[in-house]
Amino acid sequence: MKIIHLYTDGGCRGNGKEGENMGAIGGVLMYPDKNIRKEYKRAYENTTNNKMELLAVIEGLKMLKEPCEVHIFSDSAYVVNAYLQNWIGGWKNKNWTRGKAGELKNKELWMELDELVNANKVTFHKVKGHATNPYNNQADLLVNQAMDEYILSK
Amino acid sequence: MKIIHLYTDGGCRGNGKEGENMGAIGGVLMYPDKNIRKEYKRAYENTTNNKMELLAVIEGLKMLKEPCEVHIFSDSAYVVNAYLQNWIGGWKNKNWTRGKAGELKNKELWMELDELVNANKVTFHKVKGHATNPYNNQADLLVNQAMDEYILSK
RNA sequence: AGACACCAGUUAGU
DNA sequence: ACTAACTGGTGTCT
Repeated sequence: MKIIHLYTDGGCRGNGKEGENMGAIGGVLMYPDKNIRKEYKRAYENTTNNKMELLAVIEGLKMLKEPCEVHIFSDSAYVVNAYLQNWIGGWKNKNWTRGKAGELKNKELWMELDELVNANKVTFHKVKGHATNPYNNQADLLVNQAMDEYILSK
Repeated sequence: MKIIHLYTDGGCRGNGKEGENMGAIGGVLMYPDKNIRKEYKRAYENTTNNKMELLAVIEGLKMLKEPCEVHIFSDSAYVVNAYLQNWIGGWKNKNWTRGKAGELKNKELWMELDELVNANKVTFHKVKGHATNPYNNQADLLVNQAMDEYILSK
């Protein structure tokens, strides 16, 4: 099983401003054994910070062509704690709901992520926001590049 | 009979934390016919959220100098349903008790409120928690002001 | 079991 | 200062 390191980030300018915002995802895929490194980025309209953090992981995992052992590095507690604190298990037990607490936001994205996680051997790692880690830093750069390019293309 | 609109709110930081909490009430009294508006706020120690919601109404009604037709707007089901669903009638029939269900909490406050309600012509209105209504919003602000000021005065 | 509040905390995004 | 999202709890009633 190939070992993969995946560094992701998401951002959203104007988060919470309905209809007047834009976001982007960025990621760095590393094959630490070999000397290969792939990057990706994409911009979105009418989104949120958390959607972007989620999608950044989803799109990274979708790039894999076979089941891998993946180590994911994200600064989003929203994404990471879903697995480290097993929020996802609770939601599944309640049929993708938060039960009494109400609906689960971004349900479709969570379901898509969970399929990808189950198709691989995934370990999540929480990193600090403006990390010292150069790859998370690179993911952050990709996010801002994508947003800047998106603005220019309009 | 004068017509009054009364918007109330109550809050309690650390609700449920015995001995380590503080609360406050806030209210806006409107005389919709004239152009008069009175506000009040007060902080308390060692209280609960529901005591504050109750006291907010009590203190508002106590400001009236003559019997009035009062419309009360509160987000507290605890307070509003006591009248809209006539819980209060049941408690009075059981001598200010919940009968088999046990004691009635905040009994003294309920008795005080009921006297004030009977001394006026009161209609209760339930509003949503983080309402769009500017007067309920103002009541909420007064609550937080009172708590902030109380902290500073210590 | 339901309802409405009141909080406490965490991490991001602006 | 705001919003996005999640976890945990008490205060009270029916």
